[in-house]
This record gives sequence, C-alpha cells and structure tokens, in this order.
Amino acid sequence: MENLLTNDIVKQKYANYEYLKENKINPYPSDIKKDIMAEELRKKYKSLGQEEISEKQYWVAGRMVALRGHGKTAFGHIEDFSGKIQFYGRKDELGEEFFEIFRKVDLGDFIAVKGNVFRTKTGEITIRMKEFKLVSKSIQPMPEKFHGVKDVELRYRRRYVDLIANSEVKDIFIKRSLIIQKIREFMSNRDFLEVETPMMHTIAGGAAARPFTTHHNTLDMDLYLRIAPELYLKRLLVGGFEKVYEINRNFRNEGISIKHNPEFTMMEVYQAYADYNDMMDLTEDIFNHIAIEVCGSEEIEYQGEKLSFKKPFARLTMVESIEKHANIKLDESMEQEDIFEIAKSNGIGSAEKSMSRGELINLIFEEKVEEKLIQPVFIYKYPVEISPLSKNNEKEPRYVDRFEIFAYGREMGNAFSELNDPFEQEKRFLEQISKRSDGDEEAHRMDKDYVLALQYGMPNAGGLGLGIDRMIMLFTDSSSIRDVILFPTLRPNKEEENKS
RNA sequence: GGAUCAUUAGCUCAGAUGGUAGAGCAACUGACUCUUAAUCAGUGGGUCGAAGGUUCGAUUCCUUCAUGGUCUACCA
Repeated sequence: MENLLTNDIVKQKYANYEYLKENKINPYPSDIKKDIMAEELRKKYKSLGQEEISEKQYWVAGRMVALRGHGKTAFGHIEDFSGKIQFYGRKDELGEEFFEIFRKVDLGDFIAVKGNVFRTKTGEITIRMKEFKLVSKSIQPMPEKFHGVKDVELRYRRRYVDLIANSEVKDIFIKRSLIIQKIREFMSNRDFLEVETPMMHTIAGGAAARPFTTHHNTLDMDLYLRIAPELYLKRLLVGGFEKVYEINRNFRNEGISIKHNPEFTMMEVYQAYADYNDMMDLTEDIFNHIAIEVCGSEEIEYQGEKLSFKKPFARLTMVESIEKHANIKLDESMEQEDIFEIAKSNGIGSAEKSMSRGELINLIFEEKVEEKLIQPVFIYKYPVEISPLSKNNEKEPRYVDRFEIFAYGREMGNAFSELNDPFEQEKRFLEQISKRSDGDEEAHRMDKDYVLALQYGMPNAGGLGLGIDRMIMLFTDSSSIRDVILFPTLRPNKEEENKS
C-alpha cells in the first residue's frame, strides 16, 4: 500500500479515507441505491418555478466532479452516466458535524445525495442536500477539469481516466454501441440469423493475413486465433442455414496503424441463393440505414470531408476506376508483360516481373486509385489471382464476381459470390500453397475439411465482410481506430510495471 | 522495420545560445450563506522519460534506450 502513495495529493486523500473510517463512515459500502438519474431528474423538473421546491426527495448518486465552498454553504456537481446534477448544502440545515465529515470528501469521490429539488437564482435545477452517503472513496488525483486529459498515451492506457475527464469519449462509445445494435436490428429484420463460430482455429483461413498462435495444453496442440470466420460460416450454408451473420473479433498479427488494430471487429454475412450483386445492395442499405439512424442524415462529415451515403453509390470495375482516377487505360487484349510495363512506366517500383496479370492490375489500383476513392464507391470485377475464395465470372473467368466498398480512401468491406465448386476450390488452395512455399506468409492455407464440406454441396451464395471499427470511425468522425476501440493494443509500460 | 516529432508538478502547458525551473487548474491553510472554469489571501509540490558521454557545471548539447504520436513499409 505505502508504495502506492506516490504523491502529496494521494497521501492527502488517503488521510481523508483513514479519517472517515475512524469516524465509522464506511468508504466502500455495499448498500447504496439511487432513485433517479441526473438527466431524468432535470427533465422531470424542467418547468419548476424560481421559488418552488419539490415535495419529494430523491437520492442521486455519481462522481463528485466539482465543489464550490462558500463558508457556510456549498455547491457541487455530481456526474452520473446520464449527465451532471448540481447539489447545494447549507450548514444551518445540515449541522456542524455533517459539515466536518463532508470536508473529508474529495473531488472524484462517488457520493450519494438526498434532498428536495429546487431552482437556483441562476436557473439551474439543484438538489437541496438533506443527507449524503459516501459511495466510494477515490484517492487518485482527478485530471484537470477544464482541459481534460490530452496525453494520448494516458488516454489509451487508462481509458477510465479518459472517460472521467473527456465526456465526448463516452459519447463515441455510446454511439459505437448504438451502431452495432442498429446493424443487428437491421439484419434481424431481414431474417438473418446471428451465429457464433470458433475464434480458435486449427487452420487460420478465410483471409490473407498472419495469425496469432496459441497453445492448448490438454490437447497439446497449437491453435490460431482466427483471422476470419468465413470458412466456418460457409460450412453452415452446407449444413442448411441460408442467411447467417456474425459480428465478432478477428485477430491479425500485423502492423498497427491509424486504421489497424491487432484485434478488430468484423461482420460477415452469408446468404444462400444470392450473389455479389445482392451483397452490394445489402451493403448500400446498411450504410444508408446507419447514416440516417445514427447521424440523422444521408450526408455526414468525416475529417472535414462531406460524404454522401445516398443510394445508389457509384459502381466501377477495377479497370474502369484505374482509367478514371489514374488516367491509365487497360484493356482485355493486354497480357501480363504489357501491364507490367505500364506499371513500371507509371512509377510503381514495387511491380515485379514474377507477378501475375491480376496481381499487377490490383497493384496499380492500390497504388494509384484507392486513396482517391473519397465518396462511397463499389469497386468490382476483381482479378481471380487475388481472390481464392470467390467465384469466377461466367463470361470472363480471369475475373471473379467480387467487390470492395471504399470510402475516404479506405477499404470498408469486401464481398463476393462464394466459390462453391469443390474442385476449383481445391485448385485455388493449391495455388495459394505454392505461393506460401515461395515465401508469401500471408497466402491462404489449405483447408481440406472445407473442401470436403463443399463436396457435400453448398448452394450458390453471396458473402460480405464489413470492418465494423472503420465504419464506426466514419460515423463518429474519428481519425484513428484507437479512438473507437476502448482498450487498443499498446505495449506495456515497463516503468509502471516495475512500480507495482 | 525505416523516418520524424514528443516526453518538464496529479492534469493542461510555458521556459533557458549550458549556471539544477514557472503559470493555470487540482491539493493544503484561512475568509466568504445562490455558486457554476466561483472569488480573495497565503502554503506546499519536480531525479525536467531512463542510462551513459562532453563540460567546472547538463533538464538544455551528443549517443543509446523506453514509451507514445504522425508518416512510411507490412497489412488483398
């Protein structure tokens, strides 16, 4: 305990804690109840007149965030989850002894206050304190009340302090919850069933990414944290489910950035007897619906840029988007060598001779186009080489029936007509495996059981994956994914660890 | 992984071409019976991120390290 008393403020508050205990005030009681939330109370008495006082008394409770003493009276504010409420206490009503005890209550303590409701001269609805109880003693210093906490490291590491000090942070996470709730409601209304599939996989499949590894002791085997639920969800289509979705965490052992966190939330949707066009409509509907429901408008502002989620969103093939945004014309007569030369002559240094035609087209797209896709847009007709789980286009088998949706230059989602031909699927896996043996750590792994599942038959289906965190960034105007994840991944602070 | 910037009191921030540091809020003492970033008077609080080096002297200059931000790479 002693080593936690690191500074004078903590020592001082700890002394108050001891004083209260000695005076038979339990600093951490179990029996505190409250009658009403601050916001609700203010709403209820919003028409209360200047000299009026309520007959009824209420217990309100929350963190004491302000205290203004005036000799024989005091004003303060209690903050609960709904907002703040002012309280007012007078020595002539409460007595000497009460005031003596109340002096040992510190800013930051959770308290409960009981009293009638009245309106002050300045018009604020206020509780006139008749009784108070200590709810929970706080011995850590509170952050600065006016500027809040700005140190981002402190904000992410001790999110609770961030939440205490910066009310807009709380609002973002309330909005996050609302967005996810609205998505579930939307899916449910369309008869999609929410399911849960394993987070621990023996084969990390369904995406191109490096996985995290863990180990099961009793079975003595390595497991991977999933990089995508895709292959399990499609097994459900084999089993007879027709409309399923899952909203849950994926884990990818890769770089951290403003738009990447090692664990992130993804929604995947699968619908039998549908294709990628149906997924496009669904995606459009979801974004449009969330914009209206959560932001109250089809037009939102993100990082100073106006984004319109009015239907329909623009739709461009990958090749068209390259012509439109990079002014590079590709046509079907061009083969791998031609496209390689075009990439090189357009300054794409990472283009390599060993890349396939489709990989080169995709590279040009990523280098020259992606960042320019500010307004929501569907890019479709993806090269088959980079899409091992998608179905070939029937007319042009070099491409697959796949799209990605972009907004603000970022990939927000990915969807395709699901490849359900077990022979073609096995061939695609084998191609991926040869890429792995050539050193591509992100290439897909062979999943024999998945091929076996397809041999039982899977109806034609459309599948969609949406990056929920990135979507929430858009609708909360957050510049970093860390601002929409309560506890983003950080390195442990060694000094802090040594102290404890 | 690379580049770059940052790290000063509990919090938000100043500061010195190198002579061991200030403000506001918070804390403490006192005054004050309608305040709300309350006010007024006073007090305490710092290994200037860590370790080395240069120097008579380093928080300041140099090197390394730690943590974080941004960009970049990786990330379909």
